[in-house]
Amino acid sequence: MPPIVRFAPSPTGLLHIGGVHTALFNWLYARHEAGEFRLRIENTDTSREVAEATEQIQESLRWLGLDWDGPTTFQLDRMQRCKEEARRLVDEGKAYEDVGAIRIRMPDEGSTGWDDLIRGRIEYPNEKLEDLVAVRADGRPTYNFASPVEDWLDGITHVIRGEDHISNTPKQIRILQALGASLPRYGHLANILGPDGRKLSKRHGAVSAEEFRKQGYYAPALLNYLALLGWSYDDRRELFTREELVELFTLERVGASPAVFDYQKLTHLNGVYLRSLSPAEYAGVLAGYLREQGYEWNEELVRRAAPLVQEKIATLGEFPSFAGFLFEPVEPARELLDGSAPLLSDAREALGGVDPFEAGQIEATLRGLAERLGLKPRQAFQPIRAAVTGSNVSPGLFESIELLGREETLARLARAAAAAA
RNA sequence: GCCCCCAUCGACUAGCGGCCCAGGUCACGGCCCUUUCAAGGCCGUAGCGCGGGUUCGAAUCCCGCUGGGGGCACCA
Repeated sequence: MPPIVRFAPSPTGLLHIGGVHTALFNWLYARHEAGEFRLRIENTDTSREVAEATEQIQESLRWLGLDWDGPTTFQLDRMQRCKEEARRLVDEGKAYEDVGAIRIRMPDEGSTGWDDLIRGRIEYPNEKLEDLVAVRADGRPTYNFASPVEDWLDGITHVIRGEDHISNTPKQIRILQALGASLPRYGHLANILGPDGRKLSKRHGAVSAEEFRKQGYYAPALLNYLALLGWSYDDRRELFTREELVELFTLERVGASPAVFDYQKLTHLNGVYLRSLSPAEYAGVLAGYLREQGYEWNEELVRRAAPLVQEKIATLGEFPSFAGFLFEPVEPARELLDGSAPLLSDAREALGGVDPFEAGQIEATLRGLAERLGLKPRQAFQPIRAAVTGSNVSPGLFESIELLGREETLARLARAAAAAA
């Protein structure tokens, strides 16, 4: 029987990367086993609900390609059913009323245990289990009651979630048993930590899927990186397409120890992905990203600039600062130009006669100029680079000049020569 | 305080008793290439938390300790 799993975030804000990780592992498991992956919004606590959150969560999942089966469901929609079930437990003597709330009786001897999908046997002493509130005095079911009831109603077969739910599991098992429901299997994933060993949070850097997207991370790379946090295929392979992940993923190879999120490794992997794209694909991805982030730059020029940066930037977000000089005026720092007024004037003059105005000719001309002036390539090109791109770090100089065009290049050289004088 | 979980290079991990004086990747250091920055190539530094067992043999199994994390709500 194919498994049915679910991802059940609460709509309290943007989708946290830890949530993405949990969603990914559920999704991979479902797809690998040809089962179903459901999305359920746990909005029982209306006071903490953020209006936009549900749509943002779904948008993030769509961006990452984590498609879910069936409609998105809402915990709140099942309040009535939850109350009826709680009522039933009272009638059966398995629960009782307490100051207006309904509490479920928990055993106080022995232990409750389960064979965790990724941790093996876990036993929890029953004396630590309190009679938990299933329905509040105001009539709303609690999370710990609604969640297992919904798992039951939805026929969830495998509950794969974060390790912070380990201590909830025995309670939920007891509830399900009281209800007469069959139990799902449980698997608890390790948390994702920040570099300081604490829970990954805002002060460590980007934490929501939306932020990673904004910074120019490529969804397939982010997914690949996240898969490597707690899962591995063997002792050397680290690059996997979505399809390969689906094919190779097994819970058997998921580890139980917490992992520190390494932004540098993610960035490196992102670069590997971006560089592996064909020039046309890359140009499309880059143009799409800039459009989405609100840049209104000439798309034709963006596409022509794409090959100049593909090898050089690891995230799409670096493009504006790295190649923005093609679209906006530059203001080179004085010290980058110091003492190079004659050189810049000579360069301007030499480039004025280049025809056709393309990289090969431009390079030959500037190298010839450097040689005439007795300058090493670096000595000659850095000031020119600064004058034209506004920085001492840029895409290839000759290609950049070609894209900028003769008129703008000469204007920038003239302006910089004046500033350097 | 009590309960639960976890423990291999700085980081992610491979290792499920001999193939390991521990392998891969990121980061870091050096060299090469080079118009900057990257990318790439080559080389290198670096690890089984500690103590007891079990075994002919332990990174691998067991126990304890230590350390880290999570949980103990009419929050999710």
